[in-house]
Amino acid sequence: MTTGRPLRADAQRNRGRVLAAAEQVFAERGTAASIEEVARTAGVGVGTVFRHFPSKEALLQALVVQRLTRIAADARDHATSPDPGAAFFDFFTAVVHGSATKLELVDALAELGIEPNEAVAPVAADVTEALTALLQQAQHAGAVRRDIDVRDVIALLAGASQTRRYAPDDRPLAVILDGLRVPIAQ
Amino acid sequence: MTTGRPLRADAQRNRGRVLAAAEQVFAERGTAASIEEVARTAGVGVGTVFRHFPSKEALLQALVVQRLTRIAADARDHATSPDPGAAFFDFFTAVVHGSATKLELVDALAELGIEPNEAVAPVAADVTEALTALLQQAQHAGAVRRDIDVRDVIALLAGASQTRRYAPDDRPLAVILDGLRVPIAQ
DNA sequence: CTAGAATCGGAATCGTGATTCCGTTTAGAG
DNA sequence: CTCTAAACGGAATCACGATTCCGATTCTAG
Repeated sequence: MTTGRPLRADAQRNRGRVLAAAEQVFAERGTAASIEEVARTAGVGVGTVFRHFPSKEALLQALVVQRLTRIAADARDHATSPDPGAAFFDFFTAVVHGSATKLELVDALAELGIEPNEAVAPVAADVTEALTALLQQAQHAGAVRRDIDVRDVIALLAGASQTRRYAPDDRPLAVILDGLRVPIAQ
Repeated sequence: MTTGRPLRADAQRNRGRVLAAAEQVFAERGTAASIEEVARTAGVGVGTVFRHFPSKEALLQALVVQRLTRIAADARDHATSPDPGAAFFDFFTAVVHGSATKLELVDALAELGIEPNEAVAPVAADVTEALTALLQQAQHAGAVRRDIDVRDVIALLAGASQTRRYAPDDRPLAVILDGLRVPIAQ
Protein backbone atom coordinates (compact mmCIF):
# COMPACT_ATOMS: atom_id res chain seq x y z
CA MET A 1 0.00 0.00 0.00
CA THR A 2 1.47 3.35 -1.09
CA THR A 3 1.02 5.39 2.07
CA GLY A 4 1.96 8.80 0.70
CA ARG A 5 1.67 11.99 2.73
CA PRO A 6 -1.72 12.73 4.31
CA LEU A 7 -4.51 13.69 1.93
CA ARG A 8 -5.67 17.24 1.69
CA ALA A 9 -8.73 17.83 3.87
CA ASP A 10 -11.20 18.04 0.99
CA ALA A 11 -9.72 14.99 -0.67
CA GLN A 12 -10.12 13.03 2.52
CA ARG A 13 -13.76 14.08 2.75
CA ASN A 14 -14.52 13.23 -0.87
CA ARG A 15 -12.93 9.84 -0.53
CA GLY A 16 -15.31 9.09 2.28
CA ARG A 17 -18.28 10.36 0.33
CA VAL A 18 -17.41 8.21 -2.65
CA LEU A 19 -17.06 5.13 -0.50
CA ALA A 20 -20.39 5.78 1.18
CA ALA A 21 -22.13 6.49 -2.12
CA ALA A 22 -20.64 3.39 -3.70
CA GLU A 23 -21.82 1.25 -0.83
CA GLN A 24 -25.35 2.57 -1.22
CA VAL A 25 -25.54 2.51 -4.99
CA PHE A 26 -24.03 -0.96 -5.42
CA ALA A 27 -26.28 -2.28 -2.68
CA GLU A 28 -29.36 -0.88 -4.39
CA ARG A 29 -28.60 -1.46 -8.05
CA GLY A 30 -26.06 -4.22 -7.86
CA THR A 31 -22.40 -4.03 -8.78
CA ALA A 32 -23.31 -3.39 -12.39
CA ALA A 33 -24.30 0.16 -11.51
CA SER A 34 -22.12 2.72 -13.27
CA ILE A 35 -19.36 4.80 -11.76
CA GLU A 36 -21.17 7.86 -13.03
CA GLU A 37 -24.09 7.06 -10.79
CA VAL A 38 -21.80 6.58 -7.84
CA ALA A 39 -20.18 9.93 -8.61
CA ARG A 40 -23.54 11.68 -8.91
CA THR A 41 -24.72 10.19 -5.62
CA ALA A 42 -21.52 11.27 -3.94
CA GLY A 43 -21.87 14.74 -5.39
CA VAL A 44 -18.51 14.65 -7.17
CA GLY A 45 -17.29 14.21 -10.73
CA VAL A 46 -16.28 10.85 -12.19
CA GLY A 47 -12.72 12.09 -12.35
CA THR A 48 -12.66 12.36 -8.60
CA VAL A 49 -13.82 8.81 -8.16
CA PHE A 50 -11.03 7.57 -10.40
CA ARG A 51 -8.40 9.66 -8.67
CA HIS A 52 -9.22 7.90 -5.41
CA PHE A 53 -9.76 4.45 -6.87
CA PRO A 54 -7.83 3.67 -10.06
CA SER A 55 -10.53 1.38 -11.40
CA LYS A 56 -14.02 0.21 -10.68
CA GLU A 57 -12.60 -3.05 -9.46
CA ALA A 58 -10.40 -1.21 -6.98
CA LEU A 59 -13.46 0.60 -5.67
CA LEU A 60 -15.35 -2.63 -5.24
CA GLN A 61 -12.37 -4.11 -3.50
CA ALA A 62 -12.14 -1.18 -1.11
CA LEU A 63 -15.77 -1.78 -0.20
CA VAL A 64 -15.12 -5.43 0.44
CA VAL A 65 -12.17 -4.61 2.65
CA GLN A 66 -14.28 -2.10 4.55
CA ARG A 67 -17.05 -4.61 5.05
CA LEU A 68 -14.71 -7.38 6.16
CA THR A 69 -12.92 -5.05 8.52
CA ARG A 70 -16.19 -4.24 10.23
CA ILE A 71 -17.10 -7.89 10.46
CA ALA A 72 -13.79 -8.77 12.05
CA ALA A 73 -14.21 -5.99 14.59
CA ASP A 74 -17.74 -7.16 15.30
CA ALA A 75 -16.53 -10.70 15.86
CA ARG A 76 -13.85 -9.55 18.30
CA ASP A 77 -16.41 -7.44 20.05
CA HIS A 78 -18.76 -10.35 20.55
CA ALA A 79 -15.93 -12.54 21.72
CA THR A 80 -15.78 -10.56 24.97
CA SER A 81 -19.35 -11.44 25.89
CA PRO A 82 -19.93 -13.42 29.10
CA ASP A 83 -22.31 -15.69 27.17
CA PRO A 84 -20.26 -17.15 24.30
CA GLY A 85 -23.17 -19.12 22.88
CA ALA A 86 -25.50 -16.15 22.59
CA ALA A 87 -22.61 -14.01 21.36
CA PHE A 88 -21.95 -16.38 18.48
CA PHE A 89 -25.56 -16.48 17.36
CA ASP A 90 -25.95 -12.74 17.78
CA PHE A 91 -22.89 -12.15 15.67
CA PHE A 92 -24.10 -14.54 12.99
CA THR A 93 -27.46 -12.82 12.87
CA ALA A 94 -25.92 -9.37 12.79
CA VAL A 95 -23.72 -10.24 9.83
CA VAL A 96 -26.66 -11.64 7.91
CA HIS A 97 -28.77 -8.60 8.64
CA GLY A 98 -25.86 -6.47 7.61
CA SER A 99 -25.84 -7.80 4.09
CA ALA A 100 -27.63 -4.96 2.33
CA THR A 101 -30.60 -5.27 0.05
CA LYS A 102 -28.63 -6.93 -2.71
CA LEU A 103 -25.90 -9.49 -2.51
CA GLU A 104 -23.17 -7.13 -1.58
CA LEU A 105 -22.04 -9.15 1.40
CA VAL A 106 -22.20 -12.33 -0.52
CA ASP A 107 -19.62 -10.93 -2.87
CA ALA A 108 -17.66 -9.63 0.04
CA LEU A 109 -17.64 -12.96 1.75
CA ALA A 110 -16.78 -14.61 -1.52
CA GLU A 111 -13.36 -13.08 -1.22
CA LEU A 112 -12.89 -14.96 2.02
CA GLY A 113 -12.69 -18.35 0.44
CA ILE A 114 -12.01 -17.56 -3.17
CA GLU A 115 -9.31 -15.97 -5.28
CA PRO A 116 -6.53 -15.04 -2.88
CA ASN A 117 -6.43 -11.33 -3.59
CA GLU A 118 -3.50 -9.08 -2.84
CA ALA A 119 -5.53 -6.48 -0.98
CA VAL A 120 -8.25 -8.52 0.71
CA ALA A 121 -6.24 -11.54 1.74
CA PRO A 122 -4.92 -9.96 4.96
CA VAL A 123 -8.37 -8.76 6.04
CA ALA A 124 -9.88 -12.09 5.13
CA ALA A 125 -7.31 -13.82 7.29
CA ASP A 126 -8.15 -11.42 10.08
CA VAL A 127 -11.85 -12.23 9.85
CA THR A 128 -11.11 -15.91 9.87
CA GLU A 129 -8.98 -15.55 12.95
CA ALA A 130 -11.55 -13.56 14.92
CA LEU A 131 -14.31 -15.87 13.82
CA THR A 132 -12.36 -18.94 14.83
CA ALA A 133 -12.00 -17.63 18.36
CA LEU A 134 -15.67 -16.76 18.62
CA LEU A 135 -16.66 -20.17 17.30
CA GLN A 136 -14.41 -22.10 19.66
CA GLN A 137 -15.73 -20.24 22.65
CA ALA A 138 -19.27 -21.09 21.64
CA GLN A 139 -18.32 -24.70 21.17
CA HIS A 140 -16.61 -24.90 24.53
CA ALA A 141 -19.71 -23.40 26.09
CA GLY A 142 -21.65 -26.26 24.61
CA ALA A 143 -23.80 -24.02 22.39
CA VAL A 144 -22.48 -25.00 18.99
CA ARG A 145 -21.83 -28.46 17.56
CA ARG A 146 -18.22 -29.60 17.85
CA ASP A 147 -18.00 -30.88 14.32
CA ILE A 148 -18.36 -27.41 12.80
CA ASP A 149 -15.31 -25.51 11.62
CA VAL A 150 -14.72 -21.93 10.51
CA ARG A 151 -15.03 -22.76 6.86
CA ASP A 152 -18.46 -24.16 7.50
CA VAL A 153 -19.46 -21.04 9.34
CA ILE A 154 -18.23 -18.77 6.57
CA ALA A 155 -20.05 -20.78 3.94
CA LEU A 156 -23.20 -20.72 6.03
CA LEU A 157 -22.93 -16.97 6.57
CA ALA A 158 -22.90 -16.52 2.83
CA GLY A 159 -25.75 -18.96 2.41
CA ALA A 160 -27.87 -17.39 5.10
CA SER A 161 -27.33 -13.97 3.54
CA GLN A 162 -28.41 -15.27 0.17
CA THR A 163 -31.55 -16.54 1.82
CA ARG A 164 -32.82 -13.04 2.48
CA ARG A 165 -33.24 -12.34 -1.20
CA TYR A 166 -36.25 -14.65 -1.11
CA ALA A 167 -37.59 -14.21 2.36
CA PRO A 168 -36.97 -10.85 4.00
CA ASP A 169 -37.73 -12.41 7.36
CA ASP A 170 -35.48 -14.45 9.65
CA ARG A 171 -37.18 -17.81 9.31
CA PRO A 172 -34.61 -19.43 7.04
CA LEU A 173 -31.86 -17.96 9.17
CA ALA A 174 -33.44 -19.54 12.24
CA VAL A 175 -33.35 -22.94 10.54
CA ILE A 176 -29.65 -22.58 9.84
CA LEU A 177 -28.91 -21.48 13.38
CA ASP A 178 -30.80 -24.50 14.65
CA GLY A 179 -28.64 -26.68 12.48
CA LEU A 180 -25.57 -25.25 14.13
CA ARG A 181 -26.84 -25.76 17.66
CA VAL A 182 -26.08 -28.68 19.85
CA PRO A 183 -29.35 -30.58 19.90
CA ILE A 184 -31.25 -30.22 23.15
CA ALA A 185 -32.41 -33.42 24.80
CA GLN A 186 -36.15 -33.78 24.43
CA MET B 1 -45.96 -18.35 -26.61
CA THR B 2 -45.90 -18.07 -30.41
CA THR B 3 -45.99 -21.72 -31.37
CA GLY B 4 -45.40 -21.37 -35.10
CA ARG B 5 -44.87 -24.35 -37.41
CA PRO B 6 -42.19 -26.84 -36.42
CA LEU B 7 -38.60 -25.69 -36.84
CA ARG B 8 -36.45 -26.95 -39.65
CA ALA B 9 -34.31 -29.88 -38.53
CA ASP B 10 -31.03 -27.94 -38.43
CA ALA B 11 -32.66 -25.04 -36.64
CA GLN B 12 -33.97 -27.37 -33.98
CA ARG B 13 -30.51 -28.82 -33.52
CA ASN B 14 -28.82 -25.44 -33.31
CA ARG B 15 -31.33 -24.22 -30.77
CA GLY B 16 -30.38 -27.12 -28.56
CA ARG B 17 -26.68 -26.50 -29.04
CA VAL B 18 -27.04 -22.86 -28.13
CA LEU B 19 -28.98 -23.68 -25.00
CA ALA B 20 -26.39 -26.25 -23.94
CA ALA B 21 -23.50 -23.93 -24.70
CA ALA B 22 -25.18 -21.08 -22.83
CA GLU B 23 -25.72 -23.26 -19.80
CA GLN B 24 -22.07 -24.23 -19.76
CA VAL B 25 -20.61 -20.81 -20.50
CA PHE B 26 -22.79 -18.89 -18.06
CA ALA B 27 -22.11 -21.50 -15.41
CA GLU B 28 -18.37 -21.18 -15.88
CA ARG B 29 -17.93 -17.47 -16.51
CA GLY B 30 -21.05 -16.07 -14.93
CA THR B 31 -23.94 -14.39 -16.69
CA ALA B 32 -21.70 -11.54 -17.74
CA ALA B 33 -20.12 -13.79 -20.36
CA SER B 34 -20.72 -12.51 -23.87
CA ILE B 35 -23.10 -13.90 -26.44
CA GLU B 36 -20.18 -14.22 -28.80
CA GLU B 37 -18.58 -16.71 -26.46
CA VAL B 38 -21.78 -18.66 -26.22
CA ALA B 39 -22.01 -18.70 -30.01
CA ARG B 40 -18.42 -19.83 -30.38
CA THR B 41 -18.91 -22.61 -27.85
CA ALA B 42 -22.06 -23.72 -29.63
CA GLY B 43 -20.26 -23.65 -32.96
CA VAL B 44 -22.67 -21.18 -34.55
CA GLY B 45 -22.64 -17.48 -35.43
CA VAL B 46 -24.01 -14.79 -33.13
CA GLY B 47 -26.78 -14.18 -35.61
CA THR B 48 -28.05 -17.66 -34.99
CA VAL B 49 -28.16 -17.15 -31.28
CA PHE B 50 -30.23 -14.03 -31.73
CA ARG B 51 -32.59 -15.65 -34.19
CA HIS B 52 -33.50 -18.22 -31.56
CA PHE B 53 -33.48 -15.87 -28.61
CA PRO B 54 -34.32 -12.24 -29.36
CA SER B 55 -32.09 -10.92 -26.61
CA LYS B 56 -29.55 -12.03 -24.08
CA GLU B 57 -32.18 -11.69 -21.41
CA ALA B 58 -34.48 -14.01 -23.30
CA LEU B 59 -31.70 -16.58 -23.48
CA LEU B 60 -31.07 -16.35 -19.77
CA GLN B 61 -34.76 -16.69 -19.17
CA ALA B 62 -34.97 -19.79 -21.32
CA LEU B 63 -32.22 -21.32 -19.21
CA VAL B 64 -34.07 -20.50 -16.05
CA VAL B 65 -37.24 -22.03 -17.36
CA GLN B 66 -35.35 -25.15 -18.39
CA ARG B 67 -33.76 -25.46 -14.99
CA LEU B 68 -36.98 -24.91 -13.11
CA THR B 69 -38.80 -27.38 -15.30
CA ARG B 70 -36.26 -30.04 -14.43
CA ILE B 71 -36.53 -29.24 -10.76
CA ALA B 72 -40.30 -29.53 -10.80
CA ALA B 73 -40.09 -32.89 -12.55
CA ASP B 74 -37.50 -34.04 -10.04
CA ALA B 75 -39.73 -33.01 -7.15
CA ARG B 76 -42.69 -34.91 -8.59
CA ASP B 77 -40.48 -37.88 -9.14
CA HIS B 78 -39.32 -37.95 -5.54
CA ALA B 79 -42.88 -37.52 -4.34
CA THR B 80 -43.64 -41.08 -5.38
CA SER B 81 -41.03 -42.54 -3.07
CA PRO B 82 -42.18 -44.90 -0.32
CA ASP B 83 -39.97 -43.00 2.12
CA PRO B 84 -41.16 -39.37 2.02
CA GLY B 85 -38.58 -38.17 4.50
CA ALA B 86 -35.59 -39.53 2.61
CA ALA B 87 -37.17 -38.40 -0.64
CA PHE B 88 -37.36 -34.81 0.56
CA PHE B 89 -33.76 -34.70 1.69
CA ASP B 90 -32.56 -36.47 -1.43
CA PHE B 91 -34.38 -33.97 -3.59
CA PHE B 92 -32.97 -31.05 -1.63
CA THR B 93 -29.46 -32.42 -1.98
CA ALA B 94 -29.90 -33.11 -5.67
CA VAL B 95 -31.03 -29.56 -6.39
CA VAL B 96 -28.10 -28.12 -4.51
CA HIS B 97 -25.66 -30.38 -6.30
CA GLY B 98 -27.30 -29.39 -9.55
CA SER B 99 -26.41 -25.74 -9.18
CA ALA B 100 -23.37 -25.55 -11.41
CA THR B 101 -20.02 -24.11 -10.54
CA LYS B 102 -21.23 -20.54 -10.44
CA LEU B 103 -24.47 -19.12 -9.18
CA GLU B 104 -26.59 -20.11 -12.10
CA LEU B 105 -29.21 -21.86 -10.00
CA VAL B 106 -29.23 -19.09 -7.52
CA ASP B 107 -30.34 -16.77 -10.26
CA ALA B 108 -32.77 -19.36 -11.46
CA LEU B 109 -34.29 -19.77 -8.06
CA ALA B 110 -34.35 -16.03 -7.64
CA GLU B 111 -37.09 -15.96 -10.21
CA LEU B 112 -39.17 -18.12 -7.92
CA GLY B 113 -39.70 -15.47 -5.34
CA ILE B 114 -38.83 -12.30 -7.17
CA GLU B 115 -40.07 -10.28 -10.11
CA PRO B 116 -43.22 -12.01 -11.36
CA ASN B 117 -42.06 -12.63 -14.90
CA GLU B 118 -44.31 -13.34 -17.84
CA ALA B 119 -42.42 -16.43 -18.96
CA VAL B 120 -41.14 -17.94 -15.75
CA ALA B 121 -44.13 -17.31 -13.51
CA PRO B 122 -46.00 -20.44 -14.65
CA VAL B 123 -42.99 -22.70 -14.21
CA ALA B 124 -42.22 -21.12 -10.88
CA ALA B 125 -45.75 -21.83 -9.75
CA ASP B 126 -45.35 -25.38 -10.94
CA VAL B 127 -42.18 -25.86 -8.91
CA THR B 128 -43.83 -24.40 -5.86
CA GLU B 129 -46.75 -26.77 -6.23
CA ALA B 130 -44.62 -29.88 -6.62
CA LEU B 131 -42.37 -28.81 -3.80
CA THR B 132 -45.29 -28.16 -1.50
CA ALA B 133 -46.54 -31.69 -1.98
CA LEU B 134 -43.11 -33.19 -1.36
CA LEU B 135 -42.66 -31.08 1.75
CA GLN B 136 -46.02 -31.95 3.24
CA GLN B 137 -45.43 -35.65 2.75
CA ALA B 138 -42.13 -35.36 4.57
CA GLN B 139 -43.78 -33.44 7.37
CA HIS B 140 -46.58 -35.96 7.72
CA ALA B 141 -43.96 -38.69 7.86
CA GLY B 142 -42.43 -36.86 10.80
CA ALA B 143 -39.14 -36.20 9.03
CA VAL B 144 -39.34 -32.44 8.64
CA ARG B 145 -40.34 -29.80 11.16
CA ARG B 146 -43.99 -28.74 10.94
CA ASP B 147 -43.24 -25.05 11.18
CA ILE B 148 -41.45 -24.96 7.84
CA ASP B 149 -43.25 -23.74 4.73
CA VAL B 150 -42.42 -23.82 1.02
CA ARG B 151 -41.06 -20.32 1.02
CA ASP B 152 -38.59 -21.32 3.68
CA VAL B 153 -37.53 -24.32 1.66
CA ILE B 154 -37.03 -22.25 -1.47
CA ALA B 155 -34.98 -19.67 0.38
CA LEU B 156 -32.90 -22.40 1.95
CA LEU B 157 -32.35 -24.11 -1.39
CA ALA B 158 -30.91 -20.87 -2.68
CA GLY B 159 -28.86 -20.40 0.45
CA ALA B 160 -27.51 -23.93 0.44
CA SER B 161 -26.53 -23.55 -3.21
CA GLN B 162 -24.68 -20.35 -2.43
CA THR B 163 -22.83 -22.25 0.23
CA ARG B 164 -20.99 -24.37 -2.31
CA ARG B 165 -19.10 -21.40 -3.64
CA TYR B 166 -17.07 -21.48 -0.46
CA ALA B 167 -17.01 -25.12 0.43
CA PRO B 168 -17.27 -27.60 -2.44
CA ASP B 169 -18.22 -30.29 0.05
CA ASP B 170 -21.58 -31.06 1.62
CA ARG B 171 -20.83 -30.06 5.19
CA PRO B 172 -22.73 -26.78 5.17
CA LEU B 173 -25.57 -28.49 3.36
CA ALA B 174 -25.70 -31.12 6.08
CA VAL B 175 -26.06 -28.40 8.70
CA ILE B 176 -29.02 -26.92 6.87
CA LEU B 177 -30.66 -30.30 6.46
CA ASP B 178 -30.23 -30.90 10.17
CA GLY B 179 -31.95 -27.61 10.83
CA LEU B 180 -34.91 -28.79 8.82
CA ARG B 181 -35.18 -32.14 10.60
CA VAL B 182 -37.43 -32.91 13.46
CA PRO B 183 -35.03 -33.14 16.38
CA ILE B 184 -34.44 -36.66 17.60
CA ALA B 185 -34.95 -37.26 21.30
CA GLN B 186 -31.59 -37.77 22.98
C1' DC C 1 -33.49 -32.72 -58.72
C1' DT C 2 -34.96 -27.75 -58.08
C1' DA C 3 -37.01 -23.60 -56.56
C1' DG C 4 -38.15 -20.96 -52.55
C1' DA C 5 -38.28 -20.45 -47.90
C1' DA C 6 -35.88 -20.93 -43.75
C1' DT C 7 -31.47 -20.55 -41.72
C1' DC C 8 -26.96 -19.28 -41.26
C1' DG C 9 -22.56 -16.57 -40.37
C1' DG C 10 -20.39 -12.79 -39.14
C1' DA C 11 -19.26 -7.96 -40.39
C1' DA C 12 -21.13 -3.42 -39.29
C1' DT C 13 -23.74 -0.60 -36.20
C1' DC C 14 -25.02 1.39 -31.71
C1' DG C 15 -25.06 2.27 -27.05
C1' DT C 16 -23.19 2.17 -22.67
C1' DG C 17 -19.95 2.69 -19.40
C1' DA C 18 -14.99 2.65 -17.86
C1' DT C 19 -10.95 5.42 -18.03
C1' DT C 20 -8.18 9.41 -19.53
C1' DC C 21 -7.06 14.30 -19.93
C1' DC C 22 -6.62 18.89 -19.04
C1' DG C 23 -8.20 23.51 -18.04
C1' DT C 24 -10.11 25.37 -13.63
C1' DT C 25 -10.61 25.66 -8.76
C1' DT C 26 -9.05 25.16 -3.88
C1' DA C 27 -6.47 24.14 0.40
C1' DG C 28 -2.96 25.55 3.08
C1' DA C 29 2.25 26.63 3.67
C1' DG C 30 4.93 30.63 4.19
C1' DC D 1 -2.75 37.54 1.48
C1' DT D 2 -0.21 35.03 -2.33
C1' DC D 3 1.47 31.37 -4.72
C1' DT D 4 1.79 26.45 -5.93
C1' DA D 5 0.79 21.86 -5.58
C1' DA D 6 -3.10 19.03 -4.94
C1' DA D 7 -7.76 18.19 -6.28
C1' DC D 8 -11.66 18.88 -8.98
C1' DG D 9 -15.27 18.39 -12.76
C1' DG D 10 -16.73 16.62 -16.64
C1' DA D 11 -16.10 16.42 -21.72
C1' DA D 12 -13.64 13.32 -24.90
C1' DT D 13 -11.81 8.88 -25.79
C1' DC D 14 -11.86 3.85 -26.02
C1' DA D 15 -13.29 -0.68 -25.61
C1' DC D 16 -16.47 -4.06 -25.41
C1' DG D 17 -20.51 -6.36 -26.11
C1' DA D 18 -25.51 -6.52 -27.56
C1' DT D 19 -28.27 -6.29 -31.56
C1' DT D 20 -29.08 -5.61 -36.51
C1' DC D 21 -28.62 -6.74 -41.40
C1' DC D 22 -28.06 -9.00 -45.51
C1' DG D 23 -25.64 -11.87 -48.88
C1' DA D 24 -24.48 -16.94 -48.86
C1' DT D 25 -26.04 -21.53 -47.68
C1' DT D 26 -28.97 -25.35 -46.68
C1' DC D 27 -33.20 -27.69 -45.95
C1' DT D 28 -37.39 -29.86 -47.84
C1' DA D 29 -41.80 -29.72 -50.23
C1' DG D 30 -43.19 -31.11 -54.68
